Amino acid sequence: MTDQRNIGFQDIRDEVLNRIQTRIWPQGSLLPTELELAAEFGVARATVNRALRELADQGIVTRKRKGGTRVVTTPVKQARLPITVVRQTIEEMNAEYRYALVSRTLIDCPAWLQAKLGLPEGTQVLHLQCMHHADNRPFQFEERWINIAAVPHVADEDFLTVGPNEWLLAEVPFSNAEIAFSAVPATGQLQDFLSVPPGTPLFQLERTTWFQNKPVTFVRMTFHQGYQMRTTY
Amino acid sequence: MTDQRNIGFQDIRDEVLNRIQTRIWPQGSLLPTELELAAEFGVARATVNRALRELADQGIVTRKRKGGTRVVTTPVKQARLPITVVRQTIEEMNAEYRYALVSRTLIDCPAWLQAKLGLPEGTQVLHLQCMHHADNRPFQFEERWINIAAVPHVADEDFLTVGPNEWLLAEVPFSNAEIAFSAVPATGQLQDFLSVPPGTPLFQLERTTWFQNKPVTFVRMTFHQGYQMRTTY
DNA sequence: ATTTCTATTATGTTCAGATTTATAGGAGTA
DNA sequence: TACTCCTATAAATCTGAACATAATAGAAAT
Repeated sequence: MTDQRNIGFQDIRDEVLNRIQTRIWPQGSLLPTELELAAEFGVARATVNRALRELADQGIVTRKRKGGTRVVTTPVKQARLPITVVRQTIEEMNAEYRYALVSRTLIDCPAWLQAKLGLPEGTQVLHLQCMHHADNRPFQFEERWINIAAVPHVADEDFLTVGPNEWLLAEVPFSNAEIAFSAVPATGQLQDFLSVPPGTPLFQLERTTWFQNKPVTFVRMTFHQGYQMRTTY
Repeated sequence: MTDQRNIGFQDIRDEVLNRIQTRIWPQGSLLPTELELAAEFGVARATVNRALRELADQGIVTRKRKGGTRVVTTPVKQARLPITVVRQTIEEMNAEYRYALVSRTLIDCPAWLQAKLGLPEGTQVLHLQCMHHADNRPFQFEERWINIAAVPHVADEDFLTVGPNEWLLAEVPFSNAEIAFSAVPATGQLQDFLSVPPGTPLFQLERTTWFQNKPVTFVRMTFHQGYQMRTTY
């Protein structure tokens, strides 16, 4: 008995990727058909299909019925950046997490937010401001507006001990969101809460969240000076 | 004949997602086995497998051999942000793209870069600075270091008409990268090239690229004032 | 020359059956 | 109690087949 394992779809995926990287199959070229590859590697067509589909998901190749499988000419790789709750981010740094509610008010939806979320006039929203600390140093200032209609019993929650991010994640999980990253100057409250001189460049993340096509919340998260968001692809 | 199509893996994926969203299967709970679901929907087990695998890829459920399929407790959704070349970004805005080389010098690898990329001492790198304009307004300042050893004939390229980003994408496609986003103050050259007052908060993207585990390039891209990077998930 | 039909082709999806692999949980042991 | 060893289980994967679907090329008709 040899310990030679049978080749699987991952081996085929890797080998095909290798041939693309080494220009055996250059950009824009047509790959052999699934049937041909299945014959070459000695596997079923379904196995080749699985391998090529993964490469297609990664944007390495494009596939068309009848047209065959083609190496893309201009690879548009996608960076996948995991969006976690602040507490988790901080705890992964082996730092102590501390949360503090700054303000909590029930207000009429401001016009800009009404437009942004497409809410009817006169909608009530819960406006929250909170701070997240790591080892007693300011980490993130969070300003959030929640559509009461979308999450009725949010009005009963005081948010004194649990942050709105985590609360909403438990209440309305698996929602859709739109995110925008930018650099903003420290002004007004930001200077105070993040303990930085006015005008300091800060990394900011804005996110609008929907649950089943209904707007739930808009949040603006501003990070401490020098924060970097990292990912690989 | 009715026009009732057979149900496919997408229908099952959607139905399972729906049951998760409506808390029929709450967070942390164990889903029925593939065999049970296959029986319920009247399909083959492979079809259920395909549906559940997609949900697992999206981070909605976790799957373990023997352990079964479980709804995740803290959904860590991944934002997929497509990294394109600047020219494409600008052209998609229906703006006119213009590129200009600022400087191009062959230097000994500075110590900080040597450490960052894990290069041997005395390695030669090509140092480039360039500007990308949109409708004749500064859009992005790009500072880049390229490991000559990894891309030998980069030394023959003058980069007068084509940007290093696009050149490298054509030369070394399908590479791996590590990305970091941050907010930085406009200092030195940045003020001049991006036409902003000193200290202006600017959005910056740093990226280290490897090709088959060999470091290829490190780039620092600083965007014009007010730039937002957007995505959905 | 142009349109319309038709056969071909390669991928897309599904199926039923089978084997492999990781592992949760229990039984046995130190 | 804590540890190791077992075993049933559920997912992970592969197979070889079938049919579906979209895109294309070429033939036929206009």
